[in-house]
Parts: sequence; structure tokens; C-alpha cells
Amino acid sequence: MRRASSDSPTFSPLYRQIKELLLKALDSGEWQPGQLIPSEAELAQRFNVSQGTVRKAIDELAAENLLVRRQGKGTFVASHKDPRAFFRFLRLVPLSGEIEPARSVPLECWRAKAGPEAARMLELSLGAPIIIVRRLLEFSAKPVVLDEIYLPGEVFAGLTLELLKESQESLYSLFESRFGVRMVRAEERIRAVSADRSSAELLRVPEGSPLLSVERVSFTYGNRPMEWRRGLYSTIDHCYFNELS
Amino acid sequence: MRRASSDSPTFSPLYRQIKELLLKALDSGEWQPGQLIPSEAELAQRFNVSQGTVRKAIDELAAENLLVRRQGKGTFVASHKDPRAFFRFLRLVPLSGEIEPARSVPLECWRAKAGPEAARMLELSLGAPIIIVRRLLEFSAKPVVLDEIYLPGEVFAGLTLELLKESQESLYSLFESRFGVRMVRAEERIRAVSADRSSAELLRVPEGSPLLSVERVSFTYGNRPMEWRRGLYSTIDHCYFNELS
DNA sequence: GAGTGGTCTAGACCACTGC
DNA sequence: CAGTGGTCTAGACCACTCG
Repeated sequence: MRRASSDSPTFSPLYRQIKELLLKALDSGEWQPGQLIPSEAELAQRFNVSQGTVRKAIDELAAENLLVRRQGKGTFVASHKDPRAFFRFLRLVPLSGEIEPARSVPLECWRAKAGPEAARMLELSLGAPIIIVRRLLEFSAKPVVLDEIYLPGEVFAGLTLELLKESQESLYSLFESRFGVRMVRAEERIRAVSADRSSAELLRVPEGSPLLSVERVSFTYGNRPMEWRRGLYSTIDHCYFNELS
Repeated sequence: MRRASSDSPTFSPLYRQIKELLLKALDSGEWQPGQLIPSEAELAQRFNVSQGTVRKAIDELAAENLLVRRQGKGTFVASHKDPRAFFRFLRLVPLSGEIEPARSVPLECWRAKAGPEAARMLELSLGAPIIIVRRLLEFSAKPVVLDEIYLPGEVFAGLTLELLKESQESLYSLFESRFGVRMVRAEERIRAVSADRSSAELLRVPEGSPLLSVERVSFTYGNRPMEWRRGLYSTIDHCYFNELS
């Protein structure tokens, strides 16, 4: 491992090159979500750099929530099985009272061909196979979110409504354990819309009620889009919470 | 500077103690927004620690956007005059096309006494003097956001509609230069609501249209709330953009 | 060239976990 | 107790900015 020299136009410091190597190992599945990765000393030896350099690479990956450090134990691959990860990707809090567990109610799951919008969002070619899932999220047995989820068909080939219904874990947790796809980051675009008839019925609000429309694209390692979804959120008892800094 | 010993229940590493000292200096106004702070070497000498320890303290403050490092120049106090800071606190992007500059149109500015809600949000006592500002934000001469802003009256004593109208800078930039208050972070709670008559007129949308309601509490150093605002966003041509990780 | 932040190293020691 | 990450130091050198 040698650093790119300063005159190189693609100069990047050593610790960033190490970071890329770690990312590649994560992407390749060498270390699975939830698993312990080698110690800093071991990695330093493997890459022929000092421990401090490995440390800085891991620092950045931990800051991006790809790795989780636990003092005395080691460094682990982040996993959606961790309940703390759940609210990182569902920024919904009750207007009053404590946060409660969500219950997912799968409604439908079918195969289709990517239209122009889905193809663009998922970076697939037009007509590529996709899977569409519709489901409700309930809090205290009341429907709050109606999701329509578009997935690349090849990656999630074995996904069925039955599988979704049997699964006790969160959706992203299922993607991880069953399809080897870990969602790493996402972009959300939020608008206010009026409930159409079918959404209103499912969410048990009057037709025409204002709802949040939350469009999300989720990415796995290497910024590859792996999910496009549109959620309709009823904000009668909940709100979308965001922290700015 | 000595570290708290490990048996101490309030153990905190040296670099965090340095961070607190830097925060205190920022809060006290020793270094003003936009200004250069002393070099790492100087600070290390002042606090009697190594440069690496100062560096780690500054690292965290830079990650929280309180300081900005510029290689070769030095470390600066973050400022809302920096145009990049603007979109950190207004996560609004056009549905299509490039991001455009916003224009603020102040509508009203009056004195009042804090009601129960404003008092709670701003951590003031009931009936404490507050200032209320109403203003529109326009993009390409079209109204997009209607804000109602509640400020503690004592801190923002000299604020008037005239001052707001004369000011060419952003609101937070004005707070900084004119009242010495720097907003450091904020919490937003987003819901979908229907436009009432007066909001609909100002935003030039039909009455009853769905709007985003964005409630924000902004904090200055030390997590002291300094602003409570409610914005109504028309999401016909724009959407609220958020990145999850 | 002087001064700043940025990188990299090596070594010592501390704090936490689990055997 | 051994092994892990966490802190702190000191020193060398690199990259960037500006006069």
C-alpha cells in the first residue's frame, strides 16, 4: 500500500484507499451484516499500514453507519436487525406519547415490467422485471403508512407475499438476511397530497384528507439504487421528524 | 489540563474537555461567525495539550458544522453568510430544474406575550415578551413558503419590519450579524395540512389544498432554543428533500 | 518561503468486554 | 487475564494558500 503521489490528479490519502478496500470487502460479502470484522491491528497488518491509518478509515465508515464500533468487543458490520437502525429509516414519531413498535401488514406482491419512471429510479432498462409490494404500517393497530415499493426483479427473485407475511423482521432486515442486500442510505422527497379514494380507505381517513407523500430511493454499497418506494403518511397522530445541523 | 480519572463517574476524554472550552469561547463571542480562530498549534499551547488532541476536538466541532476548516488558511467559525449554510436549514428543492435563490418578503412583525405553547417551545415563562414575524419565501417570484416565526423578545429587541425589509441577507444571517445569535441546529416536525383561506391566498393555491406544515425549533450554542417557527410549504413545484443514512 | 491544516507513523497507556 | 477499541503524545512530512 503506497499513497498516490501528490502530482497525481487522483490523489487520495492512504486511509481513504483503505476505506475503499474495506468497502469492497463489505460489498463482496466477505463480512456479513452483524458480523465481527478483523481487529484494527490485523487489518493494519493485512494492508501494511499503521493501525492509526486503519482507524481513520473505520472512523469514516462508522460515521456513515456502515460499521459499528464496540469498545472491548470489536468492530461489527452494521445491520438492520439492530432496532436502532429502524428509526433511522422511518423518521416517524407520535405527536404525543412514547414511540411504539410498528407492525407491517403486507397487502400485495406482484411481478411487472419497469415503466420509464421505475426504470430511471432503479437504473434498470425499460421493461426489466420488477417486483411491486404494497403494505401498510400500523402503530397501535391503527394504519399510518401506506407503502408502494418497487424492487429490481432479478435481485429479489424469491420474494412473495407469503414470505413477507411470515417474516417477523423489518423489510430491510429481510432484504439483508434473505437476499444479501444491505440498504446503506436513502434519499426522500416529501410533498403534501390529497388522499385518493383507495388510499383513504386503507388509511381510514376521509377522502381528500391531506397526506404526506414520501418518495424514497434506497441505495446499497456503491450508491447502487435497490429500492424505490412511495409512502403515504397519515399525520393525524404522527409526524415526520427531522434534525437539521 | 488533566483528564478526569477513570474512576470518576463523569469521565470524559481530554479532547472532549477541549471541545467544551472551544464551545464556551464560541458561545461567549470570543470568536465571531466568519472569523478565523487561532491555529491548532496555538490552541494546543494555550490548553497545554498536544496538537493532535486539539485537532480531534476541532474535528467534532467541524462535523457538527460549528467550525469550518480550510486547508492552508485556517479554521473559521461557521456562518450563515456562507450560501452553503442556507440549504442546510431550508431543505426545499424544485421538482425539476436547478435550485434557485429564495427571496424573503416580510409581511408583519409585532410584539406579543408568550402563550403556553410559545413559552414551552422557547423555554420562556408564560407572558414573557416575544416577537412574531410573518413572511413569504418566493422562488422565481412565486410564493412557496409562508412562515410564522416566534422569537424571544429580549434577545431580538430591536427587530422591526423595516429592518427585515431593508436586510438583503438571510434571516439567520441577520440574527448573526445584528443580534449576535447563531443558530446551530434545529428540529423539524412535518405534517400534511389543508390550506386555510388566508394561507391559500398568500400562497396562491386553492383553499383546502394540501400543504406541508413544517414546525421548527432552532437552537443556539448550548441547546438553547432561540426560535420557533411554523412554515406552510406549497409542494406544487418544490419538495422537501432529506437524506437518510 | 512561512504558516496553515492534512496525513502517517510508532509507542505508551486507558477503558471496556469476556473468559 | 488477554484482546479489543479509545486516548494521547511527538515528530516527520505532505498539500494548500498567500504574500
